[in-house]
Amino acid sequence: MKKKRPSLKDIAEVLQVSTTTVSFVLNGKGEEKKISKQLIARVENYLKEINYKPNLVARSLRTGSSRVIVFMVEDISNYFFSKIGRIIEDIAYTNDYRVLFCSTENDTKRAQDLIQLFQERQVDGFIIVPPTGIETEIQNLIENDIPVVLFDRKIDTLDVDSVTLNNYEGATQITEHLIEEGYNNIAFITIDLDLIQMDDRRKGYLFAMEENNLKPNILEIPYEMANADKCNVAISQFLSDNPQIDSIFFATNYLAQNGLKTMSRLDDKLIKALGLACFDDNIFFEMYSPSITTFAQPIEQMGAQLMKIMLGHLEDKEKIKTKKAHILEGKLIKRESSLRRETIKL
Amino acid sequence: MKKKRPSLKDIAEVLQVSTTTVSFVLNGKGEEKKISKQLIARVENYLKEINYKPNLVARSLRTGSSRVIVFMVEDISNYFFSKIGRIIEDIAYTNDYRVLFCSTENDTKRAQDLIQLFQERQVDGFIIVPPTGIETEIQNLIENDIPVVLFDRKIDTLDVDSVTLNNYEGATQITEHLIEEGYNNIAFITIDLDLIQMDDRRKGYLFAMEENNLKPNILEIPYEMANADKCNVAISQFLSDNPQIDSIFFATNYLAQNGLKTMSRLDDKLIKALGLACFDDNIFFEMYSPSITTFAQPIEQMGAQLMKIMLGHLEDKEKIKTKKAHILEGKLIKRESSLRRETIKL
DNA sequence: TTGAAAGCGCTAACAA
DNA sequence: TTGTTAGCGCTTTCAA
Repeated sequence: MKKKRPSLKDIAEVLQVSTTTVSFVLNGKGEEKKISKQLIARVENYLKEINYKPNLVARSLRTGSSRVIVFMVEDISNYFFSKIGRIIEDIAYTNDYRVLFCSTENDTKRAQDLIQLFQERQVDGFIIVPPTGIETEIQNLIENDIPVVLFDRKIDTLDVDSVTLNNYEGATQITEHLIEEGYNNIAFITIDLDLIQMDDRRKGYLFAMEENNLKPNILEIPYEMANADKCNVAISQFLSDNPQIDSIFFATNYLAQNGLKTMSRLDDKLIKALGLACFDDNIFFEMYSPSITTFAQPIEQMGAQLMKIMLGHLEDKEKIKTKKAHILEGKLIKRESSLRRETIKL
Repeated sequence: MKKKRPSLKDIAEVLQVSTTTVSFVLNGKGEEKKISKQLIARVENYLKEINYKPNLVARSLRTGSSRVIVFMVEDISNYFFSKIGRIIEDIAYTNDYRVLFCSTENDTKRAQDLIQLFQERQVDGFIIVPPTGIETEIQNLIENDIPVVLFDRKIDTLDVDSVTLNNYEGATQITEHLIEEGYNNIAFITIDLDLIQMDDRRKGYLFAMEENNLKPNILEIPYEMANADKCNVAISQFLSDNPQIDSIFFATNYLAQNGLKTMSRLDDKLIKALGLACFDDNIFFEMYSPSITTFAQPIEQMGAQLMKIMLGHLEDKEKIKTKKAHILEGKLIKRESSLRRETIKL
């Protein structure tokens, strides 16, 4: 039953030519190598006839390249990352590259293992959302001429390109928008990870508050709790400890989601009473009632930018060590949750 | 800068042994092949010392296996699929397999290309959410002894295992639940794809309606429109054409999301006035106000089941042609959206 | 204009 | 108990 797939050699035999000839034709180098038109046609026809598919593993072994790009993120089932993943996947496929997705869960050890693993498989490039402590591995990659592009977070000590959002500006815009709408006790709920983008968002918030002579109020939730029901405790505790708060700025999408859940359980009116906004848009925020104001990342643009850089590196290995920081601008999407409203007694 | 990674041969040279010895030790076959303990130790120490990583591409070429499993779904950025993907990924990694994710977009041609592509890369197994018309390619895979497990939808004409949900039962439960809550003009909004699971859901709905002497009312939305804003038109048209409707059962998660969006735009009160339920749970539905009743698929169980079957096949190629249909049971999650309520005039 | 042959790094049958 | 060696299927240099 198992029909062994024909190899180059088999074809050469049938056609009574050398494997070299077949290989050249296969790779479109027929003309260049001055193989006669008739021969090229004959080989091409036969290849098409038997629907020949070269063994890509063998090719990789020989060429040292696999035409595979790794997209390593925190959690591939996260809306933002999976959307970006889809865009990258599409661009890659049209350029005859494959994309391997994987999740680090912000676990340094796991990320290190994954990088090693993929290096063994000779992947051609890495697009990475770097967890902390991964510098050495990434350094090692570029030393070995394997292109790396950082995404979502940059690491200043490394000579690699990065594509990130202007987090500072976004956070400032959200905060200022809330202030304009009449809120002045704006809380900032974030996670305790030592990540540059989180820090930028915090700074943006602090800047806007300071500029307007308002007193900042920050709740830091441990990362391990961020996705779990446990963060509800922290949030509700915070709310009852700080009754003066009139609005909340959530530093991430999932914090906002958990926050909304918590608040709806605590008190129905809470969500409508507070001004709300968060980072990272999501189909849900548009549908929610009230719809939620967000700062949207330019997903298509980010995916396109990432692949543009990656494909550039892949074609021209000379320019790997460039360290260009591409900082994209997002967009404030004003929705109901942040509109000026009457104060409702809780 | 670029330090070529050492090969088996290099190591054999340094150690003054043969590559065979190194290879056997590397693959833990030292004892089995009766290599002396001292030699094994010496080789192992050196391997560890230089942190040797074998070239997996070469190994694949030689063994014909890549320790890669493909997970091919409709859209990897879909919540349900990406969650399952994460679970599969974890199980695979602990078994020393890698997972390649890709999206077919229900496009037969694209799916065919992808299967070919991965076959060229010698992947070891496929977990596939099959689009229509993919039978031949899958048949071809199993003829070539490459294990395939179907997921979400099964194809009766193929000799492959499948893991699916009891869609019929789920749809019946949802419909009966709505009826119990006092709704009797229940609309069923679905997509026009000729997919077995959609058909089962429809049948479950029809069965429950018939059993209760109620008149069914079905809106079929073209798949191309399902994800776009365009489906809003169809839905709002349907609603105004059928004012007698008191509740809606959405056949999928994304239909419900778009439906909610449409309704909230049409009329604020609509969502609270109608009884609502849908297939596939999602974090949003719990947070939404009102929270949405759903029929949840047992995600962990599905992922585990899929990998159990796949790993079984991978270990024992003899039993590939089994055609076992694993039909898992989901769970009705009753939430606010389907509770009995007063009729609100629209 | 085409072909022979080396070799990418690894595994495993066969020799010794 | 260990080593020699023939490939896996492909690309590419060098030779003809």
